[in-house]
Amino acid sequence: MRERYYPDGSQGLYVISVAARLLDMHPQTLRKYERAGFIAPTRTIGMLRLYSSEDINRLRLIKHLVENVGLNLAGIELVLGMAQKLLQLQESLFSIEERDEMQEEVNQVIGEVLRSVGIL
Amino acid sequence: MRERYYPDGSQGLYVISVAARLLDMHPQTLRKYERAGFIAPTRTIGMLRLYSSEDINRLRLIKHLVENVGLNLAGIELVLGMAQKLLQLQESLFSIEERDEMQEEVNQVIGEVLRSVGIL
DNA sequence: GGAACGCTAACGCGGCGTCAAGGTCT
DNA sequence: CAGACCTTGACGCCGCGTTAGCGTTC
Repeated sequence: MRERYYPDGSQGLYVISVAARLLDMHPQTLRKYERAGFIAPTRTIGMLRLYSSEDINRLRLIKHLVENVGLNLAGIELVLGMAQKLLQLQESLFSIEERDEMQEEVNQVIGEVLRSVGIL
Repeated sequence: MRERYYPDGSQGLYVISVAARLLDMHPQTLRKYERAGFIAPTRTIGMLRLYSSEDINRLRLIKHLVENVGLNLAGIELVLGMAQKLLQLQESLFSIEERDEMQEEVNQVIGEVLRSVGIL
């Protein structure tokens, strides 16, 4: 079977059937995850979903969290949120000069994360 | 109805029926959570579970995560693990003098946490 | 010996992935 | 106009809280 070529020829943008095949997931599942707010693929003027490589990677992570870690959707949402905060923290550390300032920043973010799950 | 007094009269130790009433949870649920490894109440020589105040607090957190956050048991396990690491990190920061050392420590732990969920 | 504990197995509700139906875009 | 997309609703499996039954401890 020959490869399909899509009109615009753009790289790294997939319609839902292609994305689903790449990820070995059901198209309906991808739509559900969008409704849940986990991804937001761009749309064509005709409302066709276009998944970027970043969308694909994010979906691959979600799939892993569901299949291997065993999280439900609430867990996915929580993990994605915590991960974002921790990654931001990690980045911001490089631009901090003072030791005390750094400790303050770390405590701030960790406090946020722990409060977000009801600890502290 | 009068209060029951238990033989040893010790404070802050509750048998499962009392613990369940305090938490407004089903005794069987507490037993399930123990099997899941979330808590480990001490036992009497007759194998009766004795819940400490710490056990109660931990169970109260778990109840919150289930009822309000909507996590399943896999999510509980993950959150408890991440929280422990972050709390340890927060403590250890107070005993660190050097800025670079601190950054190293923070990155180390954050890296662990993120890898534990498949990110990084 | 009655009440509360222990354990294992079975029931039932709800979350979530999949299927179905009908309409629109390419 | 055939095929792939859209959306909404229904079905079915399974995780998990609860109930049930029976033996043991207090």
